[in-house]
Amino acid sequence: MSKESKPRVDSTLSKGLAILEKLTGKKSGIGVSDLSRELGLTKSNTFRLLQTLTALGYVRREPDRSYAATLKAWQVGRSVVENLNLRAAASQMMLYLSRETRETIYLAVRDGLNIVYIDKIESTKPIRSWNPIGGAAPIYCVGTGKALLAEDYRQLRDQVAASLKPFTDRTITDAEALDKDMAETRLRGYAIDTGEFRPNVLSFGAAIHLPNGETAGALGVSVPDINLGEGDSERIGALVQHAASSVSKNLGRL
Amino acid sequence: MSKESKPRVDSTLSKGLAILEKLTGKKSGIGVSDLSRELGLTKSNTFRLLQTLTALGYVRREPDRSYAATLKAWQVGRSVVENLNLRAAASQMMLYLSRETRETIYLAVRDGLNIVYIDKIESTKPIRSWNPIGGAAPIYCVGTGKALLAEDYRQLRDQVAASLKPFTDRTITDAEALDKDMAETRLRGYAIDTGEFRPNVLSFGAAIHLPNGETAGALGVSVPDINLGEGDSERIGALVQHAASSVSKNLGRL
DNA sequence: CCCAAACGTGTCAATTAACGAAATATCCTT
DNA sequence: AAGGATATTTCGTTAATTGACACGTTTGGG
Repeated sequence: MSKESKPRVDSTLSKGLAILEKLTGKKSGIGVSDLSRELGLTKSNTFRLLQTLTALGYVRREPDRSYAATLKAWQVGRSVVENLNLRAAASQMMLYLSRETRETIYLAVRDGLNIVYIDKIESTKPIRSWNPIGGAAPIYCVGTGKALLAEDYRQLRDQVAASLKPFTDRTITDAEALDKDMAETRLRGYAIDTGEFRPNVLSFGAAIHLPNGETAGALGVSVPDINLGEGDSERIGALVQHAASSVSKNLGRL
Repeated sequence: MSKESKPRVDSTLSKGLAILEKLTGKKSGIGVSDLSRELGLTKSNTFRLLQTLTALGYVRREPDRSYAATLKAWQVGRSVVENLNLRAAASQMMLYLSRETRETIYLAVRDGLNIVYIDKIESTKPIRSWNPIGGAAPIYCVGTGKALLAEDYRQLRDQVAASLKPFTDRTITDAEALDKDMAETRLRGYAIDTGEFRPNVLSFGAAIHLPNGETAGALGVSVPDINLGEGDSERIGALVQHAASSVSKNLGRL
């Protein structure tokens, strides 16, 4: 491995964060000596850095005068995800999907038993599906929604099952049918909506994950059945699945 | 305010964390110049700290060559909550409750539709309630559980309503009755179990919150009805409520 | 009960590592 | 292509960080 112009690293900051990481990974407090040993630092140094971290609110002394991480790191970290611009992380793959399919691409997140579109790229084809950004759809009858639903099906099943209403003659209104569809979705890796929300508008969806497995949102492609040729369904499904997984990986590298 | 022997603060670490906080609070990336201006630091200084944070994985360059926080801060922060020793945070107040009531004190967290006891202090009275640490109970019929249920009732109602089974002749088995009880619990600030899980064993519970409002767990007091005198119910309820809120504040100061 | 070992905390001079100014390179706009 | 702004590098200076050591306190064993 060749180091390409070694990035200068401030040792103080580096050590301080190392301490913080060590502490956040501990279940209980730890003493200065142990900590310095674990990190290969001098006691003085460790002590000083702990003082700083304490003053900044990241660390506190336990009653037994050991040191432990506070919730501040958690609060700071939380805002990353809150501000996480899924749109930014997904935009590249949405463009890719758009170029590959020429159909309408959606980025959606879950909001209770609905999904909300937070971004989209219009189809370039004359006949196209349409839903506004900010618009909502029931989670159980569109591609993105079904992908998200499959992720938390245990949690959501009963609530959703109680809310099944028909939008088209293909809408799933039977809990058992939904169970089956969700099981299939899981196996398949992406969700299919066979015109269950808007007549003759099919859609495909796949979930995007945070590195810890939490579901962040879903990508979807909406396409009028008239645009669908032989084998297009599988092709688009695979594309969506790949795109979503790529965005997930992208989030992981963030 | 008199500074009592000012705690020495490593400026490098301090500045580095300040940058990280600024970055995590931003929705999109930011340039070196803007950042240095916002923090009142030199461009050089800001740049070098960003280099360090990047090398450590906390920051990355966006395609538009601005700097943005990665998910690492989030991951580090998450482990704080994961390792958060609720027991440690609550132990003081559990002792307090024990001294005040002389009954059995429980610390519980939610696990699906059950609660699990993660700590307890035995009653000192001859007649006492008993549940093992690690033991579980349905969320809808014990004090701690009902307190936790009331917190997320929107989310959980349907699932719980579908799972109502009687344990005693006082167990709530009717969804409407549960709705009413939850509404009352919310108003009251603490939950009451009138012997709904074990005959003649009453319990009281109140939820513990993280600073952002998330529910972390619940404190509870279990007491045989025979030990309960006039007005004891209200007294214990108020005690539990106060103790739980005190633990929450404690978590906030962590 | 006492002693010894281990720990947290303070001191301080040496020196390293961080610093700021200014120079340079790169990008973006028009 | 030029101008303005931004990112990055360089470098001598210096102040901030460092580690050895010392001090007081806690802890656990005999």
